[in-house]
Amino acid sequence: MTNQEIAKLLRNIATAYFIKDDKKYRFQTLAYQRAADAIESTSTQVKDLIQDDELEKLPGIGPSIQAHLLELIKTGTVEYFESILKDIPQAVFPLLDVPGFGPKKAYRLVTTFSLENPKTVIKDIEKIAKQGKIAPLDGFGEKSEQDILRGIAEFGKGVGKATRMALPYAAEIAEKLISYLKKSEEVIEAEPLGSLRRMRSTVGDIDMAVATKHPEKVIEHFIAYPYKDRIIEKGELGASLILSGGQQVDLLTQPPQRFGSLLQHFTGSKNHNIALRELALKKGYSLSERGMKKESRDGKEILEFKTEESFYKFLGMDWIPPEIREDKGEIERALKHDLPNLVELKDMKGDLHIHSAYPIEPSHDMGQTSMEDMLVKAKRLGYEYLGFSEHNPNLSKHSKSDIYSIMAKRKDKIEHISLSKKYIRVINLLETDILPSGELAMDDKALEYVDGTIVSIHSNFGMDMNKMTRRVLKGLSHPKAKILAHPTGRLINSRNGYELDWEKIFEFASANDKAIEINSFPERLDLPDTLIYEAIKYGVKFVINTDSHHEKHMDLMKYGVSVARRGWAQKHDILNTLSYNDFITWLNK
DNA sequence: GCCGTTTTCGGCCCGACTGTTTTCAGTCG
Repeated sequence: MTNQEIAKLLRNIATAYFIKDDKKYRFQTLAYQRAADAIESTSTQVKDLIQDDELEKLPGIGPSIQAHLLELIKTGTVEYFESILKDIPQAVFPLLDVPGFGPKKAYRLVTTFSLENPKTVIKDIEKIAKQGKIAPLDGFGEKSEQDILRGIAEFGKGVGKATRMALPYAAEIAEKLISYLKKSEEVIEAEPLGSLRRMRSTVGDIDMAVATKHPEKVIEHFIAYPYKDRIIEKGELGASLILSGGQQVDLLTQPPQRFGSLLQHFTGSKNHNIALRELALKKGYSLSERGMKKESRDGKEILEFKTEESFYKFLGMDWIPPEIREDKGEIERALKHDLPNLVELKDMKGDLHIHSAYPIEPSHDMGQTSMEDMLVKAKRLGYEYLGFSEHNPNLSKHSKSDIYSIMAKRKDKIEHISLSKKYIRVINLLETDILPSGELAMDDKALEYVDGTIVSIHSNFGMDMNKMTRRVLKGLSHPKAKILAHPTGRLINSRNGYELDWEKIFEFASANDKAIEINSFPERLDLPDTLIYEAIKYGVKFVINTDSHHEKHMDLMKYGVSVARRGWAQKHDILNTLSYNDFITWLNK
């Protein structure tokens, strides 16, 4: 059973408690949700955690849930869970993914209409609503029946909570929206919030914070946004839209003197905020997006925070970068004034994964921009060096001697260009396939024409974990293989990637001076942040690359940096923050 | 059900918004 599946089961238990009696079981509900969060966000499998006696150390897993999980891994089921779930029809759970449905509404409708099939329940509800059978029920009405139909329609189109978009697309949408918002004179400040501000790899809703003295005018301006599909809600302090592309955008406002609290509150993460509120409560303060309330005899006074810095300072801590606000120890470190100094975009001195348009007759897709133009762009980005790493020549279409000659010509070209472009250093790399056998697609003689090679998997993704791990380790053990590119092989929203034994990969990389890539491409963002966080414990070094196939892709570096920051990476963890000479020294190790 | 430099018992995060309601329940973030 995967962690994902276990987390889902725990969430179902929370839902079941909530349906049974949300007041009586309020804290059980909360506890099971927290346990689900904990399981979901750990990169080690529960089975392994049990083996190493580490399960109980996860925050939110206590003696009771630990015993249940033990039983689950051992026998495949948990008697206690079964007894709780037996009163809740299975058809309730798929509905929870539909916008507007929570546990209560789902349970009410499923039981009222005796729906039993989880596979058809959404369609069944849609049919019932269309027949007008929901509006007459107590607590429902015409409006809520229409809402249900719309929620189901949107779910079908992948709108709302069902899908999350890759970070760079969300950032683009937010940028446009911010420049629109700033056209209003009433907007004093506008910033993205939520997972977008924390730079998570995927973003659900796009949340926006605005500081203003006249929220009603800002909200009017916001809901007049020309690229909207419709308005979901509109209140005194905020509003929500669905854009024509299906993305949801939420606007939240506060007066400027409270902007710090607003930013902090809606940047989250939820767990970070819960931990902060518990901390504040001990000091006698209650937190909200408006500020802090102190309980006193004279009633309640609100403390206001114009900036996030002053907010965190008031609680006795340093300002925490949004990327690491996940309650993974950042609060304790901030209290001790001991936060890591995260890597920044300006630290980057080069990009090593560049596919130019050089006609190498590659095994995979070719770049679209000439080497010369890529170098001009690199200069503009302030880089000291650029590494060309086209895909290796296609094996099936060329003889060995063809390949040697292609590689020799390319080497001449790079040397020539290197001499003529004095403003930047050029590194001759290659992206070489690791074949299913673990052999590299290029033989030793072909690799003599490059200074080093990036290696990566582009075929046979379905291998089991042990075979795939052996394959990668064998490929990486070639002396010229220095960087493992897009290590999980995932493509966000389309492919899950293959499984690797990360402990073995990290140990090997750390011991043998091999770097792991953090790929900045929107659908990749790979290695993912949670694995970076683990890898750093092994002393693994990284390179942050863009995998550019066009000059414009080179701007994506900031997203790779944000992934690294979310994994708590500092400048010294990232090899392409090194000067050219130091980087070459590492490359030749 | 979890958790503890104020506690091994007694707490546990907070508010906005909507719809169907005459004071609240449900959903969301």
